[in-house]
Amino acid sequence: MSTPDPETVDPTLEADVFARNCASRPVLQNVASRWGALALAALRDGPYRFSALRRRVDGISERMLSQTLQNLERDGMIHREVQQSIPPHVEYTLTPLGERVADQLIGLIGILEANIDAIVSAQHDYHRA
Amino acid sequence: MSTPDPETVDPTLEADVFARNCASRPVLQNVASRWGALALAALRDGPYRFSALRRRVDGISERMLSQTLQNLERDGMIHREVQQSIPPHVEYTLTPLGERVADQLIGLIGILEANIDAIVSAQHDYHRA
DNA sequence: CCGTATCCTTAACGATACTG
DNA sequence: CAGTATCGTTAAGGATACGG
Repeated sequence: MSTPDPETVDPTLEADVFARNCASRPVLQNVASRWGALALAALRDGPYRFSALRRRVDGISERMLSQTLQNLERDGMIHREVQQSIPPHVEYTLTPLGERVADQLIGLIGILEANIDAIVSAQHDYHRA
Repeated sequence: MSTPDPETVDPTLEADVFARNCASRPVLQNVASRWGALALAALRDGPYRFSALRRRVDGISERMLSQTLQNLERDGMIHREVQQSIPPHVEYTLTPLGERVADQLIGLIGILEANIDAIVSAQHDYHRA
């Protein structure tokens, strides 16, 4: 999920997510993934520490949060700032690019939440038919 | 991915994607998944037949396209219309809700494509550090 | 043409235990 | 506090072959 194999992407290609080898595809996977989308959306309302973010994104394991944050940092979506102290203090913030991406995700989430009743109805109808 | 286990979601909950058992979570997974996002975005420029959509979403297998379309139809994002004929003719269209969702995804994809060079640079820097 | 069924491989995930 | 390491399980995905 995280590391786009250099052998499988072509940096010389024009950016087109519909193309099999476009570098934007794995990035889309990271930001729109199960945990990536929620982490970015959560970070939209302020810096978060690791534990606080874990509480906010209900259900995520330590392992997945760590991995997700690394992927997003790697893609330039978030910034990780370490305060050297005991106990350690680490803050995660969105980059300007991350903010724009998060805004789209929040828009998407908002549409789904606003229409969840209709969606659940559709799911029911589908199963009956 | 497709069928949110009824035992694990709580329809009485206020819609909050950050909550573990919210019904909106599996829906977000479907629309933002690897193939779901691309299928929705592709369908934004017109109805597609199965084979044409498969060519557009480069690299998707028949199996995954079929599965993805079923999930999206089930969630009320797309409409499937069958023309009874030989050979069979099936058209997939976005529902009004699907259009709104697709627009957000297209916005997201646009941001990523426009910034792909910066992202790839960030990936390089991350690996060096 | 539009899928489904089967098989198999890989990747994602969760739980737990442990470290600086 | 903020993670990493390891292990086992589940889910996603691809290839192929076949059917309506």
